[in-house]
Amino acid sequence: MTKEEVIKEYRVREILDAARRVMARYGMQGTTVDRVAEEAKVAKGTIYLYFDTKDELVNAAVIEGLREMAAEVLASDDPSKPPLERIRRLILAQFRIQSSNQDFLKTLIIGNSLDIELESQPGREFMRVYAGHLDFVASVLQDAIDHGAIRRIDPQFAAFMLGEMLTGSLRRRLLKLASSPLESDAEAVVELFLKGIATIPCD
Amino acid sequence: MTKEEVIKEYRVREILDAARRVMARYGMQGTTVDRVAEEAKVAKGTIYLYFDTKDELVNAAVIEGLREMAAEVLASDDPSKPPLERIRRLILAQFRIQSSNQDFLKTLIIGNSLDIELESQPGREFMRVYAGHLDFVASVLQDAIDHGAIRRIDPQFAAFMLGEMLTGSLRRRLLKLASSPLESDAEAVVELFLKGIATIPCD
DNA sequence: GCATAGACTGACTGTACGTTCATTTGACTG
DNA sequence: CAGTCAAATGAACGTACAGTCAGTCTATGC
Repeated sequence: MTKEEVIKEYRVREILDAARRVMARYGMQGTTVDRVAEEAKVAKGTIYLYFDTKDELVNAAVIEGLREMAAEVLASDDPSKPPLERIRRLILAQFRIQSSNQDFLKTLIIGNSLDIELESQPGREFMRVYAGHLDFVASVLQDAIDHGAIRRIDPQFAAFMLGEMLTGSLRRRLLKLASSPLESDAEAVVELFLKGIATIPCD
Repeated sequence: MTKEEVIKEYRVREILDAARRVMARYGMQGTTVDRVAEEAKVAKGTIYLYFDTKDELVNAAVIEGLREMAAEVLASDDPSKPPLERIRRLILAQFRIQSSNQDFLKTLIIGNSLDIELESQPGREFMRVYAGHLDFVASVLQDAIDHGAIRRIDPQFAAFMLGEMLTGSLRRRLLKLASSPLESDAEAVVELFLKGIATIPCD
């Protein structure tokens, strides 16, 4: 690798890291080329020596971030462990990696889906609607617990996870990771969720 | 209610519906006041008679959309059914309601987290990283199936849902719906996921 | 049928921000 | 040390878009 290529790679890395820090701090909406340039301690023009457009820069920053995290998960795997232990470690590793990338992930997960600050009038209203819905689902679960129909589990936690599976099913369709109709996932989610929390999960 | 109030409510509803249609079609980024005005067949200025800022408009449109969906879920509930059946119906109802609001939800779930078109160079690259990761997790699950350690389940589906639970845990913290450290969720997810798919889920 | 209020309009303004490019810097060469 | 050239700079430009407001339209009351 020539000297120029080393410098180029160093600059690119520096700019991408800066972009990710800016995204974490200001959210997707608030990420401007000026801010990235300031954070990377280079002039605005310099960024355009390495990236054609702002979009290209932001996309590269996000994809590179995900790539690094995926690589870290892969590196944590030990195929020689017994299968269940391997899955357990896989989950724990992902948790660890996620939490050390919290700020970055935040912009992908909430920050920009709505560009809402949690501590603001609309943010609180949004959360009131959402929390109300979760409370309702949790109350149905609590009712089932009281009837001994499912095992004792934190109903708020379970309600939230159920919601994640439901929106996840839709997301999976939208990402074209599954082409069967949405309805056919319903039974699969029921099965996964219920067998996970039912008192008598054995057939 | 006076005549003026009726007209006002009608206008507000009309504008909010238009905003949601624009959001669905152009994504959060591409939602401009001009487009909403055109879609609602009113002048730009009219929108500012009912909403102080664009942010207020967008927030109202999103929150109203969520509110309507939450109300629909609530209306579908029948507390007289047995608990497990009630949960089952709850899940199915949410699936139904989600799919009839697909376009709207899309902007909240993916469209704008990254403002990426799925069918584009960066979109494909993004998906390649993500799909690669899912393939890896699925292969671990497949391995466990082959060893008879977990029950037969679509490994791609399970891998995706596991990922949803993991990012869900983070999202739950970020939304301030749980304050305990992220790590303490790890065991709960392991439990929910494994007991859901393990061959021998009974203690 | 005229007057008045206020709902509605859309051309206009200000600005934030992505992108460009003429100029400067500084590392390397002979 | 002078000459060369790519890398870097940041002022300037163009555009898209949120927000404004002077003017028009329409309904209601007299």
